Amino acid sequence: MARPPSIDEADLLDLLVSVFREKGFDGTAIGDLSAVSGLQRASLYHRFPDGKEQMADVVLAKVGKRFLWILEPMREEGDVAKGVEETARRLGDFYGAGALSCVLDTMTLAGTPEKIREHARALARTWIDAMAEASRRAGRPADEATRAAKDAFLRIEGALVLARVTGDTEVFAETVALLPGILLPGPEEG
Amino acid sequence: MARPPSIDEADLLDLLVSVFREKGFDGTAIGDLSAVSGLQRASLYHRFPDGKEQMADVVLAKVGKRFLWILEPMREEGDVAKGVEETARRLGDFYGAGALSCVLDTMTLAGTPEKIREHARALARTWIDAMAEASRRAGRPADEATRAAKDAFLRIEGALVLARVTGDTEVFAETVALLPGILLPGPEEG
DNA sequence: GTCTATAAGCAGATAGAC
DNA sequence: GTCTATCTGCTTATAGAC
Repeated sequence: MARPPSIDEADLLDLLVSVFREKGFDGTAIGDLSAVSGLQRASLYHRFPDGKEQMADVVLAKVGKRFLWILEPMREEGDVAKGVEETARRLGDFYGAGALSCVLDTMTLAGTPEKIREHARALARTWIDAMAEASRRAGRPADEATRAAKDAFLRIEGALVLARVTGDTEVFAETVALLPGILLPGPEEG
Repeated sequence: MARPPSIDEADLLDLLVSVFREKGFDGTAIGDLSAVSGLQRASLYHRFPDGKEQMADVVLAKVGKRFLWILEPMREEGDVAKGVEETARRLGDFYGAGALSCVLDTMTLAGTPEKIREHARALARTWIDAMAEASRRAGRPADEATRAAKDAFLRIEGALVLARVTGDTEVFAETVALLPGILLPGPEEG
């Protein structure tokens, strides 16, 4: 008498992401995930037998896939500048124009299981590496490109903290718009 | 038969700060505070009858006092540039050269009581306002000064996230060293 | 002011019916 | 695959001895 799934796997993951990203690993209770998804706690354990840690892990995997799509223009577009612009647009959207938090911030607090923190770390490296690679493709020397990529990451994360703390999301919008300026070489260097 | 306090109030607060800043409100258990301080949980409740929320509140108050001292050179020093440099040094120290987290980040996650979040918000405003005021004193137009102050805040918070996620604390050191460059006008504008 | 002991509730996780 | 019911341990918080 197996019932049909009451919610699609992909939709469920989006909902789990929305909780974990705002509350972090420790702050997220299975009851929160139950409430947001409409599934009873036991149903969540049926889908994720290894419990909360697995739920957090699949959430990070889902975020990783989303990032693959976000970074794709910056990586594949023949015109690097255009690719960076499109990636910046997708980033702004992913972070709800500054209203949402970043799992890389909230899921790396002390108390989070090491496996989850390591997963988050890997995502951050992928993101930063992609930005550095785009910067090099655009003509920046390797060391400058690496610096620029870390600077871009730092500014986006910082703008999200500023938005969460003060409510000011404008700076985030400006920061995302500034991404090409951070990663690409100036007119005289290109 | 009142025993003498087994730990000084100020020392105790420093220890409570060290836990809350890394684990956030939700992630911090009274047991963690008990372990770090050597006091039993009941003893903590004796000192803070209103419980965990009061503990978090006095922690933020303590951080606020520390910030008053950190910001003092930037506010009082006749030579603004020298003042900003000294404040930057103190900031670097407060954040353990990038190894420590910021309560303004970790204590504003969803799930934190609104009163605590509001307290954190007030601290952030004080800090940003002080930087904007120093920037104006140094000769920047008001709107530029405000922008620069938000930019400085954003970069420091972002550098701390970068350090926590990737383990790279170098960028934080560079960011703090860059503070005068962010807040003060260039040589040609001064 | 500190402690031991304990209450009351919530968390993560499991068993088994349908 | 979902549900109700339950177990176990941890969390916040309190009572009362010293």
